[in-house]
Amino acid sequence: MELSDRARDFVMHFGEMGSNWGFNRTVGQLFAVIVLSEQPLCADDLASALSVSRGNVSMGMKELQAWRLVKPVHKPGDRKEYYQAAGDIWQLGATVLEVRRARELDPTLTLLRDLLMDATETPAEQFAQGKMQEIYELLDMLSGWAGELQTMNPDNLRRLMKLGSGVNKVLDMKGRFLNKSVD
Amino acid sequence: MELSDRARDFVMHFGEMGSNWGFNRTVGQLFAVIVLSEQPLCADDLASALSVSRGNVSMGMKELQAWRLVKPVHKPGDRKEYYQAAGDIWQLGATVLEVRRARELDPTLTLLRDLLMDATETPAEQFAQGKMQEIYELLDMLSGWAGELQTMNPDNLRRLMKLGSGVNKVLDMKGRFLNKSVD
DNA sequence: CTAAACTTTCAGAAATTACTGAAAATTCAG
DNA sequence: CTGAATTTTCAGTAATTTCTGAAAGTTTAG
Repeated sequence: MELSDRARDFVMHFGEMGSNWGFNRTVGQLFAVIVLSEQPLCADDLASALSVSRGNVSMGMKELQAWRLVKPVHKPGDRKEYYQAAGDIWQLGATVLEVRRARELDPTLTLLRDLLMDATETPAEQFAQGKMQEIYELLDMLSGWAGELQTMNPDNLRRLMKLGSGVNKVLDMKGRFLNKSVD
Repeated sequence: MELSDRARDFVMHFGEMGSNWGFNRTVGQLFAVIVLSEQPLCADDLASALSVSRGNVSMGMKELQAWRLVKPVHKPGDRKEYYQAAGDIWQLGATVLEVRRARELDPTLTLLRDLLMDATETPAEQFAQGKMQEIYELLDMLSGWAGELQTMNPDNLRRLMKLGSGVNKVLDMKGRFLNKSVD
C-alpha cells in the first residue's frame, strides 16, 4: 500500500512525535496511517505502507489496542483482521488523556500518599515532606481535571472547547457572582 | 551527599517517570533531588547523591536549565556553582507545560497548517485532509488552553485549582445564564 | 600572568530499546 | 481432522540513547 505525499509527511512527523506521547516511532506511524484511512487496514497494508516487518506491525497493533486507540474489525468472507481508529479525533484525544493519567499520574500519587504518611524527623525531611505535599496536590488536581473531561457531556465539551481564552473571563465572573453557590 | 530513605524513594520514582515527561532518568533524578533540597546544591553534591559521573551531572543540569526548571546561584566566597529550583511547585508545573507546548504542539501545528493549504485530489485525500483538520483544531485548542494558564493571574489560578469537579457546574451555569455575554 | 578550582565537552563504552524474520501458535474452511 | 491462511512470539541483531572519565576549556584569586 502506498501513501500520498501529504499523508507521508504527516505519518513521518507523527512517528517522530511518537516518543513525546509515550510510544515509539513505528507505533506512532501505525496510528497515523490508520487515522487517515477511511477503510480499515490489515497488517500487510500497514507493513507495506511503512516498510516495516510483519512482526513489528503485530507488536505495534497490540500496543495500540492496549491504548484503546484502534479496534479490530472483520470483513465477511475474509480471515484477515482489519484495524480502524477507535472513535473520532476528540474521543481519541480523550483516550490518550485517560490512559496517560492512569499510567503516569496514578502511580506517582500512590507513592506520594505512602511517603506522606511517614513522620518527619529532621528539618531537611520536614522541608522535603512539604514539597512532596505540594506536588501531590498539583498532580491530584491534574488527575481530577482529566477525570472531569472524561465525564463531560458533549454540550459542555463543546462549550469548553469554544471557550478558549474566555476561561479567565468566566473565572472572573465566578469570582464576582457565583462564589458562594459553587464553592 | 546522602539522601534519606524517603527522599531516595521519591527520587528513584521520579527518575523512572522522567521519560514520561520528556527527559531521561538522570535528569529526572537531578530535578527531584533539587526540588526536595532546601539549600542549593553543587554538582558534586548531586553526583554523590545519585552516584553518577560529574560529566553526566553537567549535561543534566544544562538540560534542566534549558527547561528553565533550575537556576544557578552563587555563594559568596565560593567559586562553585549551586543550583536550586526555579520557583515553587506550581511555577515549575506551569513551566513544564509551556516548554512541552513549544516543543511538541507547535511543530505539529505548523506542519498541519502547511498540509491543510494543499488542495486535495482524490476522495482518500479528501478524507485524510478532514482528519488533519480535526487534529489541527484539537491541538490548537490544547495549545490555547496551555497559553491561557500561562497568562492567568494567581487569583484565577487558585480558583481554577480549587474548582476541581466544579468545572461542569460552572459550565452549566455559563450555559444557562452567561452565554450571550461571554461567547 | 599563573595556577588552582571548577565546568564543559566529547569519544568511546555500556545500557536500553526497537526491529527483523523465521518458527510456533492459532484459526477456520472444507 | 487436515492444512492453508493468518497472527504472534521471541532470539538475535541493529539502532539509539545514555553514561563515563579524561582532556580541554574557563574563571578568578593572588
